[in-house]
Amino acid sequence: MTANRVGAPLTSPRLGRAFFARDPVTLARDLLGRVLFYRTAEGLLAGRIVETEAYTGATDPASHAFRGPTARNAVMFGPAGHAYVYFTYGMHHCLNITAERAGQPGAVLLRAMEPVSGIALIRARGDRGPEARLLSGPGKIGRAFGLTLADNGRDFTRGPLGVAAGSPIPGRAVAVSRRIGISRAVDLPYRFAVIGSRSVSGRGSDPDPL
DNA sequence: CCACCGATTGCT
DNA sequence: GCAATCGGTGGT
Repeated sequence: MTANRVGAPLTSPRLGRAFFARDPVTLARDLLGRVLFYRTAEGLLAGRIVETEAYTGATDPASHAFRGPTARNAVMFGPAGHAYVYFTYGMHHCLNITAERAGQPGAVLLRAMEPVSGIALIRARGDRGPEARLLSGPGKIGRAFGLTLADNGRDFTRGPLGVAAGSPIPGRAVAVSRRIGISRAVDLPYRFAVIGSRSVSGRGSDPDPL
């Protein structure tokens, strides 16, 4: 059974600092079902989060923050609830939400969403395929939302980029699996996805269980 | 200064 | 199965 999009994306309250200031694994799971929104000059973009990955920072060899602070990962060492945007493979911008508190690195990679608002704009930007697949991967989210390194450091608790409460996903509807595309700490169960969603990354079916 | 490589995607 | 494409990072 496929989870349907929320009825009114931005009617639920915007999530504040306390929601984000937790450990990345807890945050990653709790972000499922929440609604990411971005008010741009070209229109409102919004998506229901259906797939996330936790990166626990200093204790996680796969985290960009593992080897200590650098110019690129500085945001991860700051307060929770900020955008950590990184550029990879020479062409993709990926979006994370920082976790923990200042001085303690940690973040959640937003891997996939079900489109809620701004579908025409997303298609105008060149995305093809069925609606459910428009945001089915971290690189697709970056392109569809028009994210660049200029968005790095944005505060999710105020301004055009934010997360609305939406509807949390019950534990029985969450699939836990290994993270995708990494070469270190490959066995950690830090990937979370909404079971049955056609918008998760990859071929669109449920992720392989551990 | 230079070489390597990646939290990906889409085409062959 | 693999090319595209480039900034960050770390070593020389």
